[in-house]
Amino acid sequence: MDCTNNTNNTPDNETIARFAKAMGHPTRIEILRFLASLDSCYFGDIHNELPISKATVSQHLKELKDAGLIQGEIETPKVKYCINRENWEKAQSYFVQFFSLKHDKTSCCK
Amino acid sequence: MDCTNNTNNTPDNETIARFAKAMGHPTRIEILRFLASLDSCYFGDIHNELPISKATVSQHLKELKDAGLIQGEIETPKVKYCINRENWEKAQSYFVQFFSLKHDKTSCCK
DNA sequence: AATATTGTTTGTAATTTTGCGAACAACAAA
DNA sequence: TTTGTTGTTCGCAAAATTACAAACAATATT
Repeated sequence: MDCTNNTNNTPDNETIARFAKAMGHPTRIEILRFLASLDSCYFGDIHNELPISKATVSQHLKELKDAGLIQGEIETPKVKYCINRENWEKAQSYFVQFFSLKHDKTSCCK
Repeated sequence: MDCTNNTNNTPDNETIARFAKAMGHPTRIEILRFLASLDSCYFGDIHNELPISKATVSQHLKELKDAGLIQGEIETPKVKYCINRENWEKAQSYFVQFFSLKHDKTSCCK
């Protein structure tokens, strides 16, 4: 699925929720951190970093790819993964904007 | 559960994933936006904004509360909800820091 | 005491997520 | 052609998520 359906900078709830959901698992956060720290990033490199089966790694990568946060490219016989920079920066701006909603008010509860 | 277990500004994967997971549903994003825009925020006000049953609203509020993003206070016979400012700002800084991991590299994939 | 108001909790059902082993696909090398 | 390497997909099971109606709890009001 494509997460680039918002061209302005006021994403709808579904858009930001989709990014957040993809980030809602420790293993996927770990994968994103790892990819953000590397230039080379084959599937095997990612799998080596994690204590889980390759099937599960592949599944997490698929979810991150579907959410648009990463992309994959076949380099036979390997598969090279990396951050999807364009969507990464979109997600970044969406989260920044979202959290800045609460910036100069006092909490209504004690 | 308490999401304030990280006092420094380098949250572990579980901490950021827990915040992200709580934000991983459109209805919960809507609730957070609504709470961030209001001073008064009783359960009924939130329920009125949403086309879902009160049981489901209550459940989403519980998840947001467990994640630490909101807090509730009983004002008999109502319940007042609001953003948990302290954790909101923690989450904000965690996400900002996380996304800034990728800031001056080119994508490794074409 | 009976009623009404405000939300939470319980019970239930359908769907999704998570994880793994095994099978599979694509290709290179022996 | 067989073998090895790299990952994906399939099939399965367990657990978690989502949503709702109904029951419940706590407190006012009549």
